[in-house]
Amino acid sequence: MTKNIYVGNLSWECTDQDLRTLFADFGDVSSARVIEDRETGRSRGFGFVEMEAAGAEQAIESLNGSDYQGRNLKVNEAQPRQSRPSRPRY
DNA sequence: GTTGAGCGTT
Repeated sequence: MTKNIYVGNLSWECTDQDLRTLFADFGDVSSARVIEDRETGRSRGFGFVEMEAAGAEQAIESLNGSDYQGRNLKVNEAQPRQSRPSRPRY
């Protein structure tokens, strides 16, 4: 069983590998990705991590509100992306 | 700087 985790307020220098390493300390990480603007190629300052549920809960409790790379992390269970319009194409 | 993106297919 895995849980999808939202990680916000990241440093723009933060990478998917940084996230993976951070969360891997609490359990087995299935996937980790830092979201960046696909049109500009610059960071959006947040990311997602998918990992086992037990580790995810511990990671959320431990990492939420903690300091990382000079920023105060926001960690929560992620919302389904279908709930929000993401790609308007004109 | 706050809830993705992939897409002749999950």
